[in-house]
Amino acid sequence: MRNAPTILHLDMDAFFAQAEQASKPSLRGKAVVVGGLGPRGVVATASYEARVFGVHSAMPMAQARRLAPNAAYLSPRFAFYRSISDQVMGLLRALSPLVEPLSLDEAFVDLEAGGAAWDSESARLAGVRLRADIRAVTGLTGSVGLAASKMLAKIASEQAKPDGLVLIEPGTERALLGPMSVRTLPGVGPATGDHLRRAGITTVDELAEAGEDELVRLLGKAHGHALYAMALARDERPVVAERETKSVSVEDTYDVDIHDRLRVELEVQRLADRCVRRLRGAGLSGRTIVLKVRRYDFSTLTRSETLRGPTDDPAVVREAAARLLDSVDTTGGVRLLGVGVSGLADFTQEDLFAQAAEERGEGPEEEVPEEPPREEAGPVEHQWRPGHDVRHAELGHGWVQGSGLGRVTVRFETPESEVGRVRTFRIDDPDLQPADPLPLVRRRPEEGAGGAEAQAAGSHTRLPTAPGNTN
DNA sequence: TCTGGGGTCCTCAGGCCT
DNA sequence: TCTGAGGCCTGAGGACCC
Repeated sequence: MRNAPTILHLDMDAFFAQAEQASKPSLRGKAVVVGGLGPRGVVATASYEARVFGVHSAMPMAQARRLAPNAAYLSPRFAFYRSISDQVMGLLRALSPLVEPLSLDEAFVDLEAGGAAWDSESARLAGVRLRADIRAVTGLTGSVGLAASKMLAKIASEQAKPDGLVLIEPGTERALLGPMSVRTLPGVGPATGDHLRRAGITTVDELAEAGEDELVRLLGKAHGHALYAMALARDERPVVAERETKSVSVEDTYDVDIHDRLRVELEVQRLADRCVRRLRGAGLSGRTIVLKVRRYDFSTLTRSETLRGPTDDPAVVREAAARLLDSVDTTGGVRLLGVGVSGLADFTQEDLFAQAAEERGEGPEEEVPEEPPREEAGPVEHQWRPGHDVRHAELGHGWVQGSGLGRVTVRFETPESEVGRVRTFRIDDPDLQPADPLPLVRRRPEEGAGGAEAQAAGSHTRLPTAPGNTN
């Protein structure tokens, strides 16, 4: 482990909820819950105001509604969050070429590799500046952890939340970690935590005292060795900028269990097509096709089949998925179906066949069908998802507060306006149209014209933008 | 109360090959 | 020809993370 706290972990505070509050003045200081709004949705992010009621991420939405009935419930706007994330990642990449994004709202940065810091003082300064830059560019707050390893930097940012900075001085790690719960360590979830508790181990100190052999006996080789090292605050994992994708998958949970076998088969075909679209979008192909089925009782099973070569042909993936489905009993009903592809390559067996076929004058391989609308000529309400932006011909920019019974309720406000007024319209009102999100921070005059779209698209950073974040 | 979606990594068992 | 060990691959399931 290095001996200066030059690994930085950034974690945006309650990211989705904070982004919604920044874009909707009427929600600032209020309980906001972002997640799936269907009968089987779960919470993606709860604002700190909502957490006071006991709402937290991964909680079933129905339970959240009981705990915080007056909170605002919004469906996520991933494109909007991604545009903000691109701006933040751009700021990180200006500090160092070694940036490892973990998700839209989290990343590690190796400050030493970028020459941005070499000791505690310079690291702290870099962290303070970064937080200020994030606020200036996005209007949002993030918490920063600084330490000599990834594990400790992440623990530090957790302690810094919300809107803070914590630096762990080298030499103080073991004393800090010792009394903490084993659940603090990465890789210790509910199951491992329980397992350890039954063995009388609840703190990091007890983990270290148990010894490596005992941990390997309890948890297996890989996990045992890794956990023992972490208990001693040893973590040599480097910050890795480029990660290869190992698998691509899509899955759907249905509002109501599907019992009809024919419908199950159709859904699997649809998912196979969607999966192939994603696969092709990433320029990949794969050898192993995986079918996932979650049954009415939440039991989950997977079936997989490895082909002789990698494919991105929708017909091949559909057929393999259909074969796998043949071996699964779905009579009790299924709540979730998924199709995935692993064993990835950046070329396909069919490439070679297609090349040969082309030389023989045969046709190209099958195109992936476009995704058909989920509901045939679905009701117009589906356009008006809570939280999403709209524009009214006369009243301007607003967002959907709710819809139903042929009506949609809109609050007219923008990130920089006062709290706006609420109006209700018929769902088919021609003056009302879906709109793109507005930027959270207005461009400064010296940056020229462009404004909203440019910033929403992620180009509004004072520092060089990362490649590929301009749309 | 009733549990999303997209991933990664690990373990274990069985088959095949040397 | 039989047997055992070890390596590798495949398939299934589980834990974990955000």
